[in-house]
This record gives sequence, C-alpha cells and structure tokens, in this order.
Amino acid sequence: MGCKKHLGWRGMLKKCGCKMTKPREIILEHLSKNCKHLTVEDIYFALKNKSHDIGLTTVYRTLELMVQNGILNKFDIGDGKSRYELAFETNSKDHHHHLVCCKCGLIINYNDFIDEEIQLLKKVEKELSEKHNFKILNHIIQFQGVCSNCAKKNEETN
Amino acid sequence: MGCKKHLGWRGMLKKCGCKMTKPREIILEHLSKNCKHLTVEDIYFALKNKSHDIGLTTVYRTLELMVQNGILNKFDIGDGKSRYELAFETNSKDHHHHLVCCKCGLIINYNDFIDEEIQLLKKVEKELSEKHNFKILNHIIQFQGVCSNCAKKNEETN
DNA sequence: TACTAATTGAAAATGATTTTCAATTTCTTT
DNA sequence: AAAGAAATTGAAAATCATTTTCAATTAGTA
Ligand SMILES: [Mn+2]
Ligand SMILES: [Mn+2]
Ligand SMILES: [Zn+2]
Ligand SMILES: [Zn+2]
Repeated sequence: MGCKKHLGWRGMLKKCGCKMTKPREIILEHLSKNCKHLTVEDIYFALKNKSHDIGLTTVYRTLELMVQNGILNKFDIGDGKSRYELAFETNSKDHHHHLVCCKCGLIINYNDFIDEEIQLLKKVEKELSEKHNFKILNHIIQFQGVCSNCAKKNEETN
Repeated sequence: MGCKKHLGWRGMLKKCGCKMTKPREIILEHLSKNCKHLTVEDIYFALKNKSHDIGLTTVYRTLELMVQNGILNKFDIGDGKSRYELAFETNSKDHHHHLVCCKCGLIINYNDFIDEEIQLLKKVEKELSEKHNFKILNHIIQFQGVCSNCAKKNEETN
C-alpha cells in the first residue's frame, strides 16, 4: 500500500528542499485512508497515542506544507477551522465539489455533473487567465444550504 | 440616496424582530458605497472617528446579522479573516464570482461567463437538492492562483 | 412621554494558529 | 557505518480574530 504515493510525496519534498519524516508520512497516510474533510484537531487526536506521537504544531506545519505543494486542498466552511483533504487532479474520477450545510457543517462530496462542470471551468479558466494575466491553479465550486437533518430539526422547533 | 435600500433593510430587520440602528445603517451604507471585499477591521477603521464611533463588537455583530439574513455574503480567502460584500441576487447584473490570488490576497470580481455559469449551477442545484434533500441557499465559484503582480515579483526573486 | 425589549461597547475570555528555540532527526558526504 | 550540515520537531509562549459578558443606552410601540 501507498508505495507509489510515498515515492510521489518524497519526490515532491525533495524538489522543494524538504525531507520526508515520520510525522509527515503518518499524516499523509492518515489523510489517504480517511478521504474526509479533516481539521487539524481531528488529525492530531486521531494520531495521538499511536506508534509515534505527533505534536500539534507539527500537524499544522505539515498540512500547510502539503497545501503549498498541491498535495492537499485547504478549505473553510465558515466555522473558523481550516479543513483539509487530498487534492485530486481536476480530471480524476475522485475529483469532486461540495455541498455544505451552514447549520451543522455537514459536507457532502458530489461529482454527478463533474464533466459538465469541468468543461465550463476549463473554458472560463482559459479566458480569465488570459484576460487578467492570472495563473489559475485551483478552483472551488461549493453550494451552501441546509441539510435534511437540520431542516427537520428546524421544523420540530416551530 | 439609498432610500429604497434603507426601506428594504428596515423591513428585513423588522421581520426578524430586530431594530434599525445608527450603527447598522452606517455599516450597510459603507458596504453599499464600497463594493469591495472588506474585513471587519477594514470597516471598523474606515468608520472610526466619523460622526458616530462604532465599537468593534458591533461591527462583528452587524455583519453576522446581515449574513444570516442574506443581505451580505461572507467568504474566506484563506488568510484567517472573514470578508464581506453585498449579496447580489443570482440573476442580477451585479452577481459575480471570484478570482483570488493566493500570494497577496487580491480578489478580482468577474462575470464574463455568468449566464452560462448560472445556467449550469441552476441545473446542478436542482438535481442535488432533490437527490440529497438539501435546501440550497447560495453558491461559491472561485478560482485560486497567482496574480500578474505576484508572478512578476516571483520572477525577479529567481 | 413612558415602557420594554433590543442593542451597544468596553473589557475579559476564548480558541485557532503562529512563533520561538533548544533538542532531535534526516540525508549527504566521507 | 560515522560525521556534519541543514531541516524538523514539539512544548510553551505569543498572537490575533472572534465571542462572551454585562451594565448603560437606544429604538419602536402604546
Ligand atoms: Mn471533499
Ligand atoms: Mn466580489
Ligand atoms: Zn445540517
Ligand atoms: Zn497576488
């Protein structure tokens, strides 16, 4: 498991003069296995008391490094905590966008229309990057609203 | 100036049992005149030493209230500060999406392809809200990258 | 004008993230 | 395999955005 990934990560790190370390390996491995939207705390506590205890500061630093190098995506659902997930290539089958509940923070991945979305994004991206001389690296499409659970809760209250 | 806006705001506030106050009026007026992407601090200092000094806490509270009521949009470009702008109707000519520079935080509004974008969003929204029983209230489309200025700076460094 | 509920704002509290710095680890070179 | 240079780690302290508290003030209503 993870051999190819490990090589990729190590290569990426070498390119920017960084080293592959135990904590970095463990954190990336954890993110690979849990394809979720994790906070720093989520990761810190999940790895606590495992074979190798990782400091909170190191979790922060590792995640930031991986974002800078395009391994991870960082995003914010409005609750003041950053969330991280593996960055999937725009054209991979794992690439997806988000539905976010503004009441409870639930995040739903979807890729039902991903081909159409990507097609339009590509076009917009091309025109805008030329027009504004802007190098586009990434995109976000996100719908915000109220999940079925929160809607139900709200009805009961009234 | 702003009569219609003021009435709309007052009406909105009444509906949720809130009052129209000097600070709220001033903050909304400021946001109307500066169609930008302002932080709490931006607004607090812009209004400091004006006719009516507004407390930082009140700025926070007013902005949050307006977001809850759909008057303002809140978003995050990854620098840890929330930003606010007037919420334009999905179909208004002022509705737009964003290009964000991840180096300097520059935000460019664009609506070059807004009709196509909206059309696709509507379709996706309809299907997803049915599939997941999710009430969609808002959407975000954002491109992240490096602006021409930051690209130039980076070249010079190398 | 008088009343009541909502609002304000200064100060303190909170909570996420960053900084500091001495000890440890990685990777390259012998 | 051992040494050395440079990068990394992590505990503690610092920072900084945002929230809470609470007594004084203000807006809307009767
Ligand atoms: Mn996701
Ligand atoms: Mn904008
Ligand atoms: Zn929810
Ligand atoms: Zn820039």
